[in-house]
Amino acid sequence: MSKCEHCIVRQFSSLNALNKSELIRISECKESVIIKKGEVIFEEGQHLDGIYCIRSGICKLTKLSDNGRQQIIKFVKSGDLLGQRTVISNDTVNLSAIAIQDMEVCFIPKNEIQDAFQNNQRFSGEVIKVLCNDLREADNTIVSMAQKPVKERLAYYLLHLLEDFGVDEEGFLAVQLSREEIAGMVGTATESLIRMLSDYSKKGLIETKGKRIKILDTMQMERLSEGF
Amino acid sequence: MSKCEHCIVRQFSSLNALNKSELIRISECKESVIIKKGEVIFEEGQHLDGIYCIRSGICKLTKLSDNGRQQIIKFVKSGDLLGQRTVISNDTVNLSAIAIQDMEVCFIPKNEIQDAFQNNQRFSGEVIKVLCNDLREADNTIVSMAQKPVKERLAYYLLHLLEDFGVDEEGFLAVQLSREEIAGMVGTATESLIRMLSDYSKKGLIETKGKRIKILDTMQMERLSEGF
DNA sequence: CAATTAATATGATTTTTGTCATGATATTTG
DNA sequence: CAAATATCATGACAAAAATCATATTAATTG
Repeated sequence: MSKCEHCIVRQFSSLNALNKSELIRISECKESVIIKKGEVIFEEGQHLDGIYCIRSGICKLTKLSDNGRQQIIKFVKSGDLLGQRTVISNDTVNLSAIAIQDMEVCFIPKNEIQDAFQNNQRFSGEVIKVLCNDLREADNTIVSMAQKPVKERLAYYLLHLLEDFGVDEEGFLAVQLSREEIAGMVGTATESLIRMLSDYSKKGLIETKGKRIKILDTMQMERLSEGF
Repeated sequence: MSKCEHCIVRQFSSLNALNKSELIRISECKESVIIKKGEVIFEEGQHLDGIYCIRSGICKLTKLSDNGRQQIIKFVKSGDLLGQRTVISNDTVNLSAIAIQDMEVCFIPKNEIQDAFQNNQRFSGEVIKVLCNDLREADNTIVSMAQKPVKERLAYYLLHLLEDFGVDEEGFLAVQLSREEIAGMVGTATESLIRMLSDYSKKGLIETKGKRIKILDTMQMERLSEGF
């Protein structure tokens, strides 16, 4: 089993703030897990007895709304920790985590994380920074959802995907989502979403190839996302 | 000047986790301020060199959207701290804070809070708990905004006001907002909001008297807020 | 207290978005 | 590989919500 001390991914997460002995401890009790695309890591309402450190792959954090649609709140990718809020506030999980690509994750037991959080100021500081960031982002998302029309939100979130995940060799977004998932991210009906993608295509703003999407005119998309 | 050690409001905030000597320190450098209804405490983008402890009154946390409307993200009331995220993550302010009632607040300089946050685990724990709570709430709000129709959101947020602020002697919500503010909370146009309030009135769910709103049928409102 | 301004209310209309129906492509699976 | 299933796409329509216009009422101020 690979060791946390030598894990490259660790460098990008809050775990980088841990010292050698803490890392070794965690390394010894952590559990590497492979998660296939589409598999559920945890579900809202559940108890969590640890957090996940993402080595590779991407998952979506979703929440089911009353109308039965799955809203995507956030994506979590390699270098991120998953389940921090739940473990720190000793609460049940508020969001479901579902892999949208095959993933390699390490499960770290709750008490290890809580110990480190209590005893290592640098670590807790890093975790708090991430939480604060999430909170700021969430507040911004609320405004988008409440005030922007769907068309603007679509542009906004496509640009976000571009920024977060980049593009592949051919220039398509490096993350592939179904139309339904994009709709769940933007907060609209799947049919409406499809129509808008077609519309963007016709206007030459994007190009689609199956599930893959290429943003052709970033400038114009930015203007669109701000309501012009 | 009143002392933090004897402040009743403190008991309800994270500051309760401070020990006597810390409280005395803060008491000596804090600054009591009176803020009139409508006055701005701080604005998005600004730097904050401290946090506010709310002794009395209520303020709204808002963010301006591209279309020029003010979205209300959250209310802050007596016993709450204001500006925690900003000071802890050493960031600029993301939301504006505007009094919706006359307020008494105490300003506590940044370095005092940061010191306490560094040195007192109980205090930092409390603050983190609040942040985690805010984050969970924000995620729930995102789903509401993205997925619920305006009518449901209105019911949902009226019930929230009821829960957070209670009612006056006559049974009206103890917090008075303009129609425009309610619209900004629900995330809709003022005219639409007014129409829906009229509609609820006609159906006997609420009663309005100027700005004051009384919820007559809580059960029905709850059902409404869940889409029935 | 009258005059001005701001807030509330309602109607008419347009735009946006959702829903239902149906067909075309993909993808999966026996 | 063919049948079954899921996903994507588009049209037609309905519902929701925004916008514009215009009263009406309430609040502010000279």
